[in-house]
Amino acid sequence: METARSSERQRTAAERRRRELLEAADRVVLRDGPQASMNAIAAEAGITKPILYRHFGDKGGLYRALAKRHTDALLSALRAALDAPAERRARVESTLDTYLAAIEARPQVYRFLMHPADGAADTADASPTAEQGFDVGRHSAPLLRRLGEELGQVIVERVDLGPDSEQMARIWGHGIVGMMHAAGDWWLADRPCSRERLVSSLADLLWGRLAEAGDRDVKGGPGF
Amino acid sequence: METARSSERQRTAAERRRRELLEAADRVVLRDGPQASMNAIAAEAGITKPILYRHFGDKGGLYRALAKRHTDALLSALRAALDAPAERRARVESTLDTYLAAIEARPQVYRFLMHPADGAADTADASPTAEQGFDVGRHSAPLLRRLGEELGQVIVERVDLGPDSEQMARIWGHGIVGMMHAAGDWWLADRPCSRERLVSSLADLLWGRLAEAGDRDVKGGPGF
DNA sequence: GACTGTTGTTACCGCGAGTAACACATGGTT
DNA sequence: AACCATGTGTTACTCGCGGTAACAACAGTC
Repeated sequence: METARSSERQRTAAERRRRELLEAADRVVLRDGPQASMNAIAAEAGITKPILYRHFGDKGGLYRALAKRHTDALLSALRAALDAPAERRARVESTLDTYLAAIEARPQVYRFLMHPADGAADTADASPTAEQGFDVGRHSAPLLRRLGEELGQVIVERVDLGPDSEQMARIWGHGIVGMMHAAGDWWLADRPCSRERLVSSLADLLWGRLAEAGDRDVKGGPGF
Repeated sequence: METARSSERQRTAAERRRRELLEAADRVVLRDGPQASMNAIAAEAGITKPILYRHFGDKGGLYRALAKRHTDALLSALRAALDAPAERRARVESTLDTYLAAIEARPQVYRFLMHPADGAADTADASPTAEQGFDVGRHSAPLLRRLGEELGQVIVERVDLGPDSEQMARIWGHGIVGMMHAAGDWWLADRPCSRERLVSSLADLLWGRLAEAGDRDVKGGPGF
């Protein structure tokens, strides 16, 4: 074998192929939602199933690869907003807005990333005769986790919490990401308000307005 | 038909049957995770598939019924903590703790409720020839949504926000629930800290400590 | 005893994930 | 030239699962 040249050519060719396949898969997922079948994806790419499986192993592999692309893109956009040289509140609002704008612009992609099929099987994996029947592989967790860890990092780097700040920053990172995600998910379903309003309300929440607000008169009077 | 007596007897019998089936399904889901098959559930209940389908229509129906039971139980526990006659911070902490204790105590149930298979297909439903191939039906969304709405209600009832408080309360409800959920999910994976610490950190976050904390010295000096 | 409805069964369909086995090209080795 | 190694592509299958049709058995009613 002549090794170098040709094998390299082939490798890059394979990578290009892989990208093409991913783009085809992207189109199908965008059209059919997360339950897009391997047959459909293969058809869209103009080839047949086994090729997909040679490239990605199984459906989970394809979906992971697909998710990684979008996740990376989203993450870099968020990082930019988060690392901007501005007041903290402005940074927070701009990050929230970036996220919401992203999911608003491409809800199909969002749904694919966040609400895919699951197939967890934590400890149940160890069951006999059950090593091959399972498929997809979590994506929603990875994305949310990555976001949470990332945000935790930023917090621990830029915000001065007391002792044990590392741990608290991670907690907050995941908590804030979850807040953003859940509120975004709810908001996306039937936009009950403008994006600006949602952003500023969430920022208000993070800014402690829940603690500051007074009690409302409850029927039963002040004795309650 | 003799109507009254016997039909009523049959209805209650059917209901008892239904409960038995749900309990069997519960056991299987607890053992096999969310991807438990209808065959397995039927076997566990000591009967065969068609009976399951007669009772629940399809897999989504069964899972919905199953989810409803757990959801209702969790919700009532949370409501109790949330409606207790205590300071707001204490109520918030106790609610968070209730939730976390619940998911800690029965992680399998939690995983079933929160990370089930999905099969969304929003607008794609309208595709031809695709009215029968789809199955499960979202659960995670319903639970989170219910929690969020519920919390929003409580906030609007008990906290005095400014004008337009209704909308902000709903936003906050969903946001806080999402925070709790994401932090809990992350925490559950590999308990990085005690439950108390998690609870108090999240409460701190809601109490505006993020806004109060000072900037940390960033390399590049104060000019940044 | 014939009629009706419920409870249960077996045996099947359709579909999607994943695989085995075979066919064709290409380019280096002898 | 013939040879074979490797990557690309196909067809045609297995297997498991959701879901259903068709039939069997057994109440209680008229």
